[in-house]
Amino acid sequence: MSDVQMQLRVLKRGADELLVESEFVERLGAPSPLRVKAGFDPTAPDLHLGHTVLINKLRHFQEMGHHVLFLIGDFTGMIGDPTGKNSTRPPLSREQVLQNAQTYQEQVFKILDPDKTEVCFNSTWFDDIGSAGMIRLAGRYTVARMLERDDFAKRFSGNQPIAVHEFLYPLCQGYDSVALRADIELGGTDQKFNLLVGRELQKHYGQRPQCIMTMPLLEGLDGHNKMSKSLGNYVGITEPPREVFGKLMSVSDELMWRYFELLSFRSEQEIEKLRVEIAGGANPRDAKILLAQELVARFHGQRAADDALEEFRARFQRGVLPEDMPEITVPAALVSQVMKQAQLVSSTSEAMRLIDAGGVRLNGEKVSDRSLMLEAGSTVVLQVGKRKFAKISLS
RNA sequence: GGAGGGGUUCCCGAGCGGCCAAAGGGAUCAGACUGUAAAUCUGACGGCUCAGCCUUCGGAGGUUCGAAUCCUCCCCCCUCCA
Repeated sequence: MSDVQMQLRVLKRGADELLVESEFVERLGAPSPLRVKAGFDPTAPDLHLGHTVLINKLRHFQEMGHHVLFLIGDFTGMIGDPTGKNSTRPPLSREQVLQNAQTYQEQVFKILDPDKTEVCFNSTWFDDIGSAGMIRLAGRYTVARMLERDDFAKRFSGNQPIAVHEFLYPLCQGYDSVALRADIELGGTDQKFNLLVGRELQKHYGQRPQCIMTMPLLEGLDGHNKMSKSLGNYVGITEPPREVFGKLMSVSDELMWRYFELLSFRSEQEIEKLRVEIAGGANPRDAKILLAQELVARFHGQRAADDALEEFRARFQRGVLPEDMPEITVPAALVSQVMKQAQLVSSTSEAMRLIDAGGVRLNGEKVSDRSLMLEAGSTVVLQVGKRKFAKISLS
């Protein structure tokens, strides 16, 4: 296999779409490294595994020797990507943007090679463009073409409002490609339209149009909706190792393969081998452990990964209580109130319901009496459900 | 500018004077079964000093023994016409 073919194969793994492949192959064959662009919001730099699908892909590019342009959309962030929600974002201050950018880098460089990454801000060119410049930019594209965008089309035909400024977002994002002279831009599948606008604008500005690669949106832990913080079905990359491990172990077998494909750095051959083993009767749980370990190690190091596995085995396979449960001291009171004090539940009503449902254990014994009083002076271990524990000293 | 429709508990959505802490579904949580998987089944799902009490149905007033349900004003969203 030629070098270009090999690169292509690795780079295309997991990708939803690559346009235009022939152009891309041509560029791969050129001696200079590709300028690989990816844009990010300047808000909430709290990354979860869903975001890392794209970042992993950027890493693949780096491994092939290409140059990554990590673009922070501090200017476009003021517009807000049209998502159908009509809330206009409050503009971020300069300090906030820089702060967020900093946090981004800390997280992203667990995956990317800082030496092959160039961090850019699109305010660099947009701050000086002026109203006239913006209008000129707007003149490069037509309303009809804008309306090709899926969600614009839907809203337009469904008589839903589209604010004029929403048209500016794709234009600005496209212009970023011009400013950066991107060879290829990566984005989620929902970004396809915006990425294509970049191609058009580059042509207008006499550049060779960028190729585009879209990455699928990662399903969240529920296996249906896309992973997002607001849906609560995410795994944050800064979460504690055991938490990450536990969440990944609770994923369905089907979803596990999806995660292998999009999140693991194991080769396609290795993954295929696992599939064959499981088809032959091996326990899918063990493959899941490999995945969970790999990801914990990526964000927290190998030691944390080993520790998380050991903890998992002890707790769920041998029924041992966790070692590092939160320890707190609260005044002696009814169990339900102690549970609330210890933040094991959000209300005493909930505590009582859980007691009735048999989901509460005191020193390993099921609690069945709502009005059980915990006496001062003792130390007890309270467990709520399978995962929540606390060691409590009564004062 | 004119006409009309609508805002209900996390989400969708019923209710249209008392039987409403408010149907049904989804999500979630707990229990059973398991591989902390899925599927399935069971239960819970506003708060509290918990067999009782308190606060909720866009906001503020009002009518009534009693209001999510009726009236007035206000705020917000949507549709159609211009």
